Amino acid sequence: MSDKDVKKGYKETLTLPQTSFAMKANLTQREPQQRKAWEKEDIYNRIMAARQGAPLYILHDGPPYANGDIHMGHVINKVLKDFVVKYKTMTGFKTPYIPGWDCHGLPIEIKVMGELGERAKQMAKPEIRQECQKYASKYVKVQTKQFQSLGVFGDFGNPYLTLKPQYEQGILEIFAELVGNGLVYKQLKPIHWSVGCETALADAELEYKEVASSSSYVNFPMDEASAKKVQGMGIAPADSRACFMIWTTTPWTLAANLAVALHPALDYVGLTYRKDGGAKFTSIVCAKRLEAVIKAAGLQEGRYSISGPVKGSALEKLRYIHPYVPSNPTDKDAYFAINADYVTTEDGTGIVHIAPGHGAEDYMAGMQYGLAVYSPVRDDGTYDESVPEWLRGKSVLAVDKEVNAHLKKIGLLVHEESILHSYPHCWRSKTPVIFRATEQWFISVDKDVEKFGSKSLRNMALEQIGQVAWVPAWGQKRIQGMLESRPDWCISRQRAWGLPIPAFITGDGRTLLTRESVAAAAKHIGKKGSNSWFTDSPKEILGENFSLPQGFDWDDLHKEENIFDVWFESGCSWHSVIRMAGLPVPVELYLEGSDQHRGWFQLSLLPALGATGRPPFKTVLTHGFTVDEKGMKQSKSAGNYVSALEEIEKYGADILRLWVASVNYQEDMRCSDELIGRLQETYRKIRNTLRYLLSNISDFVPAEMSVAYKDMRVIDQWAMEKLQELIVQVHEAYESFMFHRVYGLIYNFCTVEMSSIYMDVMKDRMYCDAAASPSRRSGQTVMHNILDALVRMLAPVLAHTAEEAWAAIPYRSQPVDSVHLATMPRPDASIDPAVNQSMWGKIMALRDEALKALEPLRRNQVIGSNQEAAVRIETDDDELLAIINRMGIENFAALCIVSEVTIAKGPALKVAAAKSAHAKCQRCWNYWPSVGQNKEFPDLCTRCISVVAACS
RNA sequence: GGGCUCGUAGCUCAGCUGGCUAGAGCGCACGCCUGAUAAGCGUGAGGUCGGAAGUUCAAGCCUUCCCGGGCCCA
Repeated sequence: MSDKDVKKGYKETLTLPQTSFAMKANLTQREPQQRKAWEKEDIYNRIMAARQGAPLYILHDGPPYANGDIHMGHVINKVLKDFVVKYKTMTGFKTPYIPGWDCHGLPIEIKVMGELGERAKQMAKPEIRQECQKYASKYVKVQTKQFQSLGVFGDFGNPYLTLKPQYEQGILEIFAELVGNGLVYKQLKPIHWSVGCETALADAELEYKEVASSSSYVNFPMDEASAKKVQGMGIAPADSRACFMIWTTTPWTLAANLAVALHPALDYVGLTYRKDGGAKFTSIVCAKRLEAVIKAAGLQEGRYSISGPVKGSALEKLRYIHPYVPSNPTDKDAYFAINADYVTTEDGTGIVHIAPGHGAEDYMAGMQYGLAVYSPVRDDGTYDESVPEWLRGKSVLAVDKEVNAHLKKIGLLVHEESILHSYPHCWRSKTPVIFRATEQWFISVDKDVEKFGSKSLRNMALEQIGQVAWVPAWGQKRIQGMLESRPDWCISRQRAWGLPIPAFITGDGRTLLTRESVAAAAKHIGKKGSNSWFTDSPKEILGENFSLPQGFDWDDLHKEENIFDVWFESGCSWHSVIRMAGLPVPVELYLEGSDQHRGWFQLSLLPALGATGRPPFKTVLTHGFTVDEKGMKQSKSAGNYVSALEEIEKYGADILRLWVASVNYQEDMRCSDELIGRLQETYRKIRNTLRYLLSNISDFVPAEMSVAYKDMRVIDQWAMEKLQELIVQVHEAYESFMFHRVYGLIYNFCTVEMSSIYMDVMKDRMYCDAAASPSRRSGQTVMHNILDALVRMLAPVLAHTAEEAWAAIPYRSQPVDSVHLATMPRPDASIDPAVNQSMWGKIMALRDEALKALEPLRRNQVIGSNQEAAVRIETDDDELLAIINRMGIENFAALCIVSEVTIAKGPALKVAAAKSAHAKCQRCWNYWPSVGQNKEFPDLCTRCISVVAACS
């Protein structure tokens, strides 16, 4: 027998690892098969059935917009939700997850209109809506596939769609409550208007862009009587023309000017000068803006004089002549000075031009002084017939230059320049938005609701957000600020693709909108869908038996054309999806990106409070956004965009899931192909850990062969203790939604406790001890326990891999064939990791010292493997000495994987290593004194002799 | 410009209510093993805790200001 044959022969006597669990993951191949299997067995409904009667935990899905492929934001959101759902399922809850989509709205309508092109002009609303529905349905299908490709479990066969009649019915049911509680009103009011899309826009539909605007200083000459008065006050010389000087960045709104506003408590002065050497003017401006105005007007030192001051309150009601509108176009008083507290001295002249039809504050001030809400602008952004002829029909967005030129011509333009500032734009058409008064429907946030203790929605919201758990906690501050400052909610849109506001209008302009009428319409639309609003008669919609209120007549009812803001639709999902399914509201959890504090969270909160008096959620969890590897915002144009679909295809879902788990989602998440790619290495480490544990228990039958903790080898006890710690910590991390802790804990456990320590140390025992020996069974008990627990703790994150590993475990702790039906491991109460913690701390520190001492030997090629070394330790630490002796010096040697260790008392800690003086056992490769003592097996140690002898 | 928020080694994260020479894993460098092998093990080098000032016996942790991100708004 040659030496080689001998080696080979002994190898046959070892119990080497065995498993079918492949080292190579091949996720992109394997995962789709796994998902097919899940689909075939209908895993979602199996889980639901298995949890029948269990306590509910409802994570209510926020609907993504049914438009386009999914991106990394979707991935983060859906995967985080799936972590929660899978984890809660595994703690015994029944966790229905009904995915939803936001299907109505402008983005789809614009896209469809673009695709239809000219044809759209000949189409009726229901036909266009049909096309929109096709478009939305297509993307619901596309995104369903894409979400499922992430391994997300949910009722994807029955998602909620905001275009479904039943869902629409729910929206109207809530609307009926709000109407009944007196919160809904219609009013002529300035709102953000998209000229490009010809509709009102919500705040959430605006984008701010940097643009150049005209910055104009304009004199508004006073009428004769008022000029006399200011002369009398001593702020304007008698020989000058007295004016209010206003400043504006939107000269086009001057046509709708009805007043000028001054701050009542600020000082105003008269600035007297000759304009271009011509007529003498006195412009009234705020004293605090004087310097800036002089600079803007280009007045030389000594070429002007100043008189005054007087308080703004003294100038109230003084009248002026509009620069170019010859007579007041409204039926109310106009063209006089008013007082307003919101006038600031940050820019301008301290006198604000007021156009109640074109500004929110202007509107408020105008109401106070009885001004008309005058908005001479049509839907398409052109002036109507009421303005001077030279402006009629012109687009207000293109007219600023002309207005300035006209003002210059008539000598009232003091100065004009271009300034850069950010200005709201329509998110769809990208055109600048104008502020324009139109009739719109609103939900009042300040009106008291009798039914709920006479509190307004705003007050209820501010009060009740304190009862909600915000994760992270600052979410409460954030939404609070938004609630404090938000205006009434404009819920009407002038478009086709959405749910109609079910109001009826009579020929003489009266509105029929009551709790009962909306409820009746809700029933009809719930049956026939919102298209029926366009095709059916009022009688059909409200029903034969609907009794019209006094003064209304079936023949004189016309249907409202406006549709709902899509935010109102999605804001009712807690009712349309949860309550209508008979599930309890408030739900446990809403989980979305932090931008939804303004969006879905707030706009779900308000309808819920208005209808039920309670928030729709108990906990609100938010996540941040993905940024590039430098922390900058991602965009396709910047070239730092990461395609979610490409990443999934390239690495597989579990890598993406692991990436989501690895980052702290409460902050911005750096994301790039490289960063995601690195998770592959992490994944391999975890996978190989599972594989190694699996491979060592292939011959282990837990029920028959398990060793009790108290009878285990000390190192096995250490591993069991570490497992208990892990279980406790992972549990805490999951419970607080800290998935990156879960990741860190498990990964570190795999890397340090398992791979680098336990599994390495255990090779000798697992391979070389007799297969059925108590020592090997002790180790197998540990490995089985750890594997079984680890796989379950990993399942919410590595959904596919954990399932694969679960299937590979020969005897599982729980009789379920899917790990997602199992429950999370609980710590073993009979094992207290704290007892031995300090002991193990000392032992591991000493191990580090021993391993360090080996390095010089290795460097000098005295030894290769640890087993070739013998270590001598001296220590002055009696406790350490006692600990090592108690655990057994041979166990400590095994822990270091060296062949021999001696320890003795000395003056200080000293660790020395040398090549072992003994011969190498050809079977276990240890250098032990017993090698060579047996004549029959001169190349083996006694342990190996006994194993080999028993085998043959 | 305002509100909220973030900034600890190349990367991802720990650092509790302020208290020893700031930690871990990965990556990197240099070795080892070849009976987990497109695996495994060891050792080592990496941080003025975004910057500055302040409070304190003591600050990554508290205060102020500044710089740079992000979300939301104007």
